[in-house]
This record gives sequence, C-alpha cells and structure tokens, in this order.
Amino acid sequence: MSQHRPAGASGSPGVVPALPDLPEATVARLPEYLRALHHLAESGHDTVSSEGLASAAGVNSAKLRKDLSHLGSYGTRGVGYDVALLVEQIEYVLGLTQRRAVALVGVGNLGHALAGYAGFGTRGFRIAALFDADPGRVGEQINGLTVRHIDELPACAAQESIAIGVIATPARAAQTVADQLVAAGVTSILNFAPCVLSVPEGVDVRKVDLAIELQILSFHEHRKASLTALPDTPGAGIAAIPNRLGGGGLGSSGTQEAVGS
Amino acid sequence: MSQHRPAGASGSPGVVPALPDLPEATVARLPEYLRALHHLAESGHDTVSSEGLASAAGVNSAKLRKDLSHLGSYGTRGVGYDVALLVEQIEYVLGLTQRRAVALVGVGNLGHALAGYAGFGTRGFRIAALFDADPGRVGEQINGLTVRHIDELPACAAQESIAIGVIATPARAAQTVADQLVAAGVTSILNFAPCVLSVPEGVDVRKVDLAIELQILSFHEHRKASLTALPDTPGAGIAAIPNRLGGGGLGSSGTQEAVGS
DNA sequence: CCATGTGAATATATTCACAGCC
DNA sequence: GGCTGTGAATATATTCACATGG
Repeated sequence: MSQHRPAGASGSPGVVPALPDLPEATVARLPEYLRALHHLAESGHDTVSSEGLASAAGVNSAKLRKDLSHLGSYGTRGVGYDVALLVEQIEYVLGLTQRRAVALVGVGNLGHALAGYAGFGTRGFRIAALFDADPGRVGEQINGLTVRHIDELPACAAQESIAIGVIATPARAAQTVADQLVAAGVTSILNFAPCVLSVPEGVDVRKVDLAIELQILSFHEHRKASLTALPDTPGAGIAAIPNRLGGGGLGSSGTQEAVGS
Repeated sequence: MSQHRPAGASGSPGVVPALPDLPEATVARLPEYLRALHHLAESGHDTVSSEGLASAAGVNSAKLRKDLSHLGSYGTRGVGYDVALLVEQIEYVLGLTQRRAVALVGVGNLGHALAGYAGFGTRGFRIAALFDADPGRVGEQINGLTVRHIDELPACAAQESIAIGVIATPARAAQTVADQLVAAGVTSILNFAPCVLSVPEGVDVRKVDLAIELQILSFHEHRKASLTALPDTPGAGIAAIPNRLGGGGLGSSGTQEAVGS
C-alpha cells in the first residue's frame, strides 16, 4: 500500500531515508491530527486549512504547520491540505499501513475492558492474543478470543508476528511479563501497571498510569484553590503570585491547551 | 533558606499558602516519585539518595534533583532525602492531603473497569458517584456504588464537593458531558474519549487516548524496522527483527528512559 | 568525604512574523 | 487575498559540572 515515499526530492543517490526523524513532540501529536482528519473526512471535507485542522486537534496553527512541515510539505499555499493525502501520509509515517498485531497480557479488571475496546480495532491494531498467568482465567472467552496461558506467548508471538505488547497486570507481575514479552520478540510495550519497567535497549516503553493523571489534575486543583484564596493580598510576605492564565499547559501526553489568542 | 512549611499544620486556618510554581514537566513527574517513595518506604528505607530514587522512578538523578529543588530543599547533603518527609512534601504540593472526590461518567466497557480500579482509592481519590445517560444502566451496582442518571450530577456534585470528573463515554457524548460537568462546578477533567473537548478558561483537561499510545509505539516500530532494513536491502517487506538491536540506538520513547544497569 | 542544590550550557519545543506561492 | 512553509526569536526542559554544606 505504500507507493508513496516521503523521500527527500532530487536524485540524491543511494539510501532512501524511509522516515524523516521527527521530534518526539511532533510524533506524539500526529495521531491526534490523524483522528481529526478522519473526522473531517467523514463530514465531507476534502481540504482543510491549518487553522481548521489545528482547532479540530486542539492545538494552534503555527504548531500544526511546523509539525506537518517535518513530514515534507503536502499542503497547497492559499488553499490548505488535502485531507485524504494527509491521512495517507500520516498513516504511512506512523506505520499504520499494516494492521499491527498486539498481545494483551492480564485480563483482570482493566484488561477485560482493553480487550473489548473497539478503538484499537478501528485505529490500526488487532488484538491477536490474550494472556494471563492465572490458570483460572485461561480458557475464558473475551470478545471472540480465548485467554491463553502466558507460557504460550513465545509460540504465539512468533506465529502472529507480534511486536507490540500491552501489560495490564498488577504491578508486582509487570516486570516478569515485560521480560517474557521481550524474550518473545516484542519491541514495544504499553504498560498500564503502576511501576517502572526495565527493558533492554531498543525496546520502547510507554506508560499509562491512571492515578498519575488524576494526581496531576489534583495539583492544578490545589494551585487554583491557592490562587483564588489570595485575591490581592498586599505584600503579605509571600512572593508575588505568577499570573499564569488558563487551563492546560503542556504535558508530554494529554494536557489540552486553552485556546487563547 | 529552606523555610520549612509544615503542611497544613500552622498558620491561621483558611489561609492557603501559595504554591511554588513548578514547571509542568516537573509536575508530571512528581506522582512517579511519590509512587517510588511509597514503595521504598514499604521496603524499609527511610532515606534515599537522588541516585536511588531516580532509578526507582526511571529518570536520571540530575533531573530528579532539579525537580525536587523546585519544591524547596528537603534533602541533606552527604546523606540523601528523608523518605517520609519527601512523601509528605510531594503529597502536599500535589494537593493530596485531602482525599478528592471524583465523578465518573459513562459506565460502559472502560467505565466499568475504571469504577473498579483500586489504584484510584489507594492514591488519593474517592470515586464518589457514577453516572450514565442510558436509563438501562441507571440503578446498576458497581463496586458498592449505584449508577445514577446524569441529570442528578449537579445536585450530587454540590453535595459531595466534586471538583474532578472522569469522562469514559463514547466520543460523540463527551462534549455534552464535559459541558454538564463544568456546569456542575467541576474544574478538572480526565477525558478517555477520543476527541478534543472545549472548556472554559480555568478548567483543566487531561486526555488519555489508548489508541494514540499504540500509534506512537507503532511509529517507533516503523522507525526501528526502517533502520534495520535499510543498509542494502531494498523493498524487503517486513522483517521480524529477531535479535536485540546493537549499539547506537536512540533509546527511549519519551515516556520511559532506558532503565537497567 | 559525599551527595545535594544550582548556575551555566546545551537541547528541545513553541511561537512569531513574513517571504513565497497559489 | 489567503494560506503554507520556515527561519529567527523566544520559552521550556534537560544535562553538565562543581561549589556548598552537612
């Protein structure tokens, strides 16, 4: 499906750099652009301006243009971006031209929900296998898949070409599971367990910790409360309160910006 | 220099001391330090060096020291940090000295799992109420709580002093729910729906999108594949990298750094 | 000594502002 | 005219390296 190569133009000989090396911050935003573009496509738009796409994705237009410029320009000056073309480009860069097989380990509370989450299926992934270490859970059917024992992981990973694993076990089991995944050839891990994983070089780990997200919000609640509690105290001995506006702020993942202007 | 601020102990009641204004990147890491500190405390440590805490939290020690220095110094040169004191300080800064009430909206697939997630309870939060718009779900008991209709949100939020809301609805319902939460006085929202929310200034939104996390990993998979496939193998489909990559890789994915020794 | 805390140096990210092209 | 693409300017974050003080 990938006839398109975002290669540097001209006839520079030899190697085609399959991927431009993108800033991490840009990589983290491309999926959001992709989602917004699909939404726009469904509502009949076939082109969109940087302003329009930016607001659909919750960022400002300068950032969006800079991000897209790293992919090599696919917009038209005076017009905007071709939605279908941009979708194709971003999907190519994100490696979504193939549907990637994912192994999910841990079918407890959260694992069950993840196994049933439709969003994985519609956005480039296929949950290829479910695993658990608890024999009492092995054999259970979830969403058309049978839970297997973790010992079957190596064989299954090889057969299904699984390169991405999701850990949804309790924290105490997570490191062992990570080791097993790596041993089975997995090179990317999404970790929902509240702990740090140690993995060899070349393996990528992303972590999602639900309580941490709330704790970050708690900080902002605390700060807002402390600001409103001191309306305009005249020289109370505490240093002047920085006048920071707005909700949001930035974060490595997830904090939405307040669109000021 | 180090002005000691006993959290909530002294001073006239009602007066909230101003918070140091922390870099967002630091705020996002404090919860991880807190988790690591609790773990250390449980295993009997009562002091820890920046090196030790950093490795337990998956960051490097310089970053950790810089982060902690923003809270005002609570370490002892030549010794390290007092675990209990640091826990207390971070919990104070994050606003975790009170247990915050949270409303969860949407008890479908994911909402169910979140309602049952023990980590919220053990790390500073109390799920105070569950809501759904579907009358067929109202009345259901989950984890000791009864699902209420979303229309009861305003009354309930006021009564329970709910300032934080979690949205676990389908994307099409999320904006409406957000509006309802804001109208009910909620000023921080954790959004699991794959869409951008528009909220008034002063309301903080954090977003967790499970598919986006996988897509970011997919990018790194794609990049790793293109690097290993590059040298002189043109167009050779997908190779299932069997071996760990050798040297020179750019390590981390931005969330977790290479850990291990 | 030793490990913290911190200025200085570097790296990364965002925003501005406008040239260039449709 | 309008909008993209981009260098330059600014802001934020990370890392270095060492003075400081228990």
